[in-house]
Amino acid sequence: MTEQNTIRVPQQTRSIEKKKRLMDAAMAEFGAKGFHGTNAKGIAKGAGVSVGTFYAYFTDKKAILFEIINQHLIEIDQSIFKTLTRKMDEGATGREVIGHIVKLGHEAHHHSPELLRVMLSMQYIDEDFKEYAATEFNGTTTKLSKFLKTMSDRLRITDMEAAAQVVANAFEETMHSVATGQPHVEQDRLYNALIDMTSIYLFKDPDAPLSHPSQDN
Amino acid sequence: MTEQNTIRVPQQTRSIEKKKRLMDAAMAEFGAKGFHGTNAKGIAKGAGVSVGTFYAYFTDKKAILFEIINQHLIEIDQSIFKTLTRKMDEGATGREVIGHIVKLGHEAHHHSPELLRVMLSMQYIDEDFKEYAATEFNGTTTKLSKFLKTMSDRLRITDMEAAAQVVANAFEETMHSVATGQPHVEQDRLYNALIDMTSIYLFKDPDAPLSHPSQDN
Amino acid sequence: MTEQNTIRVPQQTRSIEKKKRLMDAAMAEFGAKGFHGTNAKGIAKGAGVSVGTFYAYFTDKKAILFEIINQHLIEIDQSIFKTLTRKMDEGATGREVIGHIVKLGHEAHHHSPELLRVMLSMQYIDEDFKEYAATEFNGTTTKLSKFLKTMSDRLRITDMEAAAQVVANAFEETMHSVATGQPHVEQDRLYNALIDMTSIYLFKDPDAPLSHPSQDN
Amino acid sequence: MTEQNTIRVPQQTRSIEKKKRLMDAAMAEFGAKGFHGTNAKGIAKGAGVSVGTFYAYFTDKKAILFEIINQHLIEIDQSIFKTLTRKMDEGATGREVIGHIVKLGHEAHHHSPELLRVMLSMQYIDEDFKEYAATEFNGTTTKLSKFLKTMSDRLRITDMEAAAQVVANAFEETMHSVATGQPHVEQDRLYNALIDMTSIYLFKDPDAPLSHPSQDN
DNA sequence: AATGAATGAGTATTCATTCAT
DNA sequence: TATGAATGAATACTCATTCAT
Repeated sequence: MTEQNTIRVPQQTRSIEKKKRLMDAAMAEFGAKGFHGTNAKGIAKGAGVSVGTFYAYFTDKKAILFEIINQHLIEIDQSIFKTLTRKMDEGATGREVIGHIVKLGHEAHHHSPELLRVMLSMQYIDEDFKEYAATEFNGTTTKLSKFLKTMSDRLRITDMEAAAQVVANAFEETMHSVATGQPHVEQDRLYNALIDMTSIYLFKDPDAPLSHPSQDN
Repeated sequence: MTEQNTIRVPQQTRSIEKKKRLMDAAMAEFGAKGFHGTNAKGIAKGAGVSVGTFYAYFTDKKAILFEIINQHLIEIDQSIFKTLTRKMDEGATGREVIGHIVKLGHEAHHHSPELLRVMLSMQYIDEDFKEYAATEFNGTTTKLSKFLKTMSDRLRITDMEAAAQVVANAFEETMHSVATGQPHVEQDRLYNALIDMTSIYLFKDPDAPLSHPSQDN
Repeated sequence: MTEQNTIRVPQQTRSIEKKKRLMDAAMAEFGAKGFHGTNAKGIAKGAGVSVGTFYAYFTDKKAILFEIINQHLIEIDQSIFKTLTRKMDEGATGREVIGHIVKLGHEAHHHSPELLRVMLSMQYIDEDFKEYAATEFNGTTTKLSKFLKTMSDRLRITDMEAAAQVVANAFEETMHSVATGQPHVEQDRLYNALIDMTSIYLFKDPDAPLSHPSQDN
Repeated sequence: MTEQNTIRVPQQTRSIEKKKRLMDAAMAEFGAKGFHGTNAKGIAKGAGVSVGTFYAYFTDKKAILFEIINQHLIEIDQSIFKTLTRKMDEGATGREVIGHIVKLGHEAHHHSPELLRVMLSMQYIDEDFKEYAATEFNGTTTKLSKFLKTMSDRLRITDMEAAAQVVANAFEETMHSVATGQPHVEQDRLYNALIDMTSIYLFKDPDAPLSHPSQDN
C-alpha cells in the first residue's frame, strides 16, 4: 500500500552474504518444489533468516527467482561465446566448433537442471519471464547470427538470421531434453546427431578449418 | 492422479454433453488464466453447472487439463502422420514431405496457442505431465523413426533414432516459438530454414521423389 | 484477483440466519475492539462459522460494518420522523415537538453506543464511510429542512437550510457526547438546554401549539 | 502510554530540533495517511533520521500523535479566549463576541483539517485519546462557563454549565463539518445561523453591548 | 444425479520494536 | 547518541474439496 518499501541493497559484507544465502536457499527450494510450491517463509528458513529479512532483500518470490535466473544466464551466455574465436584460431573445423558449442551448452545447462525446469516453466506462465526469456534468446541468436556473418563465405546458408534462430532452437530443445530428463536415446548419439545436422546445414564443408578464410580463396 | 473417488464415466447423452461443456469451459479458463489462475468453481460456472458436478466428472483440475491435452495431442498426432504416405505416393520429394509436415504441425500448434502454453509449462512443473509429455514425444519420435526406416536407402543418416529425436526437437521448438511468441524473424523464413536444415540433414538428395524406391536402385 | 467471487445473497432461512449471526457477532466485535482491532476470523468464530463462510457473505470487514451501520441508521431515521406529524396533530407546542425529537434521538443513539463510536470514527478514517455519513446527514437535514418549511409562519428563522443543519449539528454532537460517554453535566440538564436553545432559535413562540396554523392567523 | 523505556527529553538544541523535525514529519504522514496508515519508519524517513532515533524520542506512534495534538489544542484554546475580554472592552455586543469566537474557531480548525480528522477519529478509537479529548473539551466548556458567569445579568439562561456545553457542542460540530467536509450549505449562511442560534439563546438582548454592565442597570 | 453452502488450512506480506554496531 | 538490519507475530483473503439436501 505504502511506497516506502525500500529494497535493501547490500554494501556490507554481512549483508551481501545474507543475500547470497537467501538466493542459494531459494534455488534449492525452487528446484525441489517449483515456483508455486515454494514460499518466502521456506526460503527464509532455508537461509536461516526471518521472513522479514527475505522481504527486505527481495520484493517477492518472483523477484528472487528473476535475480537467480538472470545471474545464471549471464554465466551461461559468457561461457559459450568466450572461447569460440580462440577455437577458430586454433584451426578448428566447423564441425569441431559446433561440437565445442554443444559441450559448453551442455555444461551450462547441467549447472542446475532443476532450476532450468523452473525457468522454462516460468516463461510459459508469467509475462515478465516470457519477455525476459524472449529478450535473452533474442540476444543469443543475434550473437550467433553475427558470428555466422563473420564467416559467410564458408556457409551454405544465405538467410543468416533465420538459420541462427532455427539452429538455436534445435540446440535449446535438445539441451533441455537432455538436461531435464527423458533421454530416449543416449546423450552422445543425440549430440552427434545434433552436431551433424547443424554442421551439414550451415557449412559448405563442415570439415574444413574455419580460420584464415583468405588463404582458401 | 489416483482415483480414490468414483468418477462418473458418462454413458448417457446428457452426461457426455455435460462433460464436454466442462472441458470446453476449462480450456477457456486455462487458456486465459493459466493452470494456477484457474479454479474448479470458475470452470463449473463457465460450464453452467455446479462445483459438485465438476467433481463428479473429474477428480481435480489437473485431471481435466490432462484429459483436454490428451485429446488435443491425439488429434495433432493423427493429423500429421495420416497424410504422409499419401503425399509420398503422389511423388513428393523429401523436401516437400518435410514441408508438408511443417504445414500440418503449424496448423496443429495454432489450434490453441494459449492451451499450448499451459501444456508446455505443466511438463516442467508437474511430474505426471512431464512423464506424459515424454511418452507422447517418445511416441512421435518413434513413429518418425519408423517412418524414416521405411526409406533408409534415401537417407544420409544412419542413426535413425537419434536423428528422429533431434529433428523432432528442432520442429517442436520452432513451432512453439512461432505459436507462443514474438518471432524475431518472419515465420516463412524460419520455416524455410527449418525445412532446409532437416531435409539436407536427412536425405541424400532432398529434391528427389521419395516413392518407388525400387526404381532408383 | 479473479472476479468470480460472488457474494452470497441468502434466500434460504438457514442462510439468512447465518448472515444475521455474522452481523451480530461483528457488532459485538466491532463494539468491543473497534474496526482495526477486529478481524474476519474473530467475527466468524463469534458467529460459530468458518472464515470462508464470512467471506461468502461479505467481501471484507468494511462491508459488514457498512451493512450493520446502514441497518441501524435506517431504523434511527424512521423512528425520528415517523411520529412527528402525529405529535403536531395532538396540539403539541414547538418546544414539545423538539423535546420529542430529543427523546427519540436519545433512544436511537443508545441502541448501541459502542457501535456508534465505531461509526463515528470510520467517517474520519475511511472515504466511503465519510461519503456515506455525509449523504445520510444530508438526508436528515433535508428532511428537517422540509419539515420546517411546512410551518414557516411559526418560525423566527428565514434561512431554513442553514438552520436545519446547525440544529442537526447541535443535536448530533450532544447526542453523541451523551451516548459515548463523558457527561460533565447531567443528561437532563443538557437535554433541557438543547431543547431550549433550538426552540428559542427556531420558533417565534416556542410554547404555542404548532398545528392548525390557519386558526392562529 | 506507560513509559517503560527511557524516553529522551531533549535539552540540547540539536535534540530539540530533531524532535521538532520528527513531529513535523509525523503531522504530514498522519494527515496524509491517517493513524493506521502511518508507521514509525515512514515518520523517521520523513524527518531524515533513523527508526531507532524515532523510538529514542517517542515510545510509539500514539505518543507522537498525542504530543502533536496536544500542542495544537493548546494553541487553539489560547487563541480563542485571549482576545475575548479585549473585544468586550471595545463595546462589542453579544452577537459580535459570538461572531468573533466563530471567526477564531474557524481559523483554528482550518490550521490543519487533515490532522483534525485524525484527532477526531482517535477519540472514538482509543481510550487514552477519548479521555484526553474529554478533559480538553471539559476545559473549554469550563472556561466558557466561567466566561458566561461574568456576565450573568445579561443572559437569558440560568444553567450556565449546561448552556456552555450545548453551545460548545453546536460550535464543535459545525466547525468540524465545515473543516472536514462537504458543506451542503455555504459556510457563511451556516456560521450566521450558528451565531444567531447561540446569541438568541444566551443573551437577553444579543445586540446590546456586553461591557460596563453597571451602566445598563 | 445435482447442487452449492461450508470448511479451514494455507499464502503473501507488513510493521512495531529491538539491539548489535 | 545514532543507526538500520533483523525479527516474527499477525492479518486479510483464497480455494480445493466435501457433503447434507
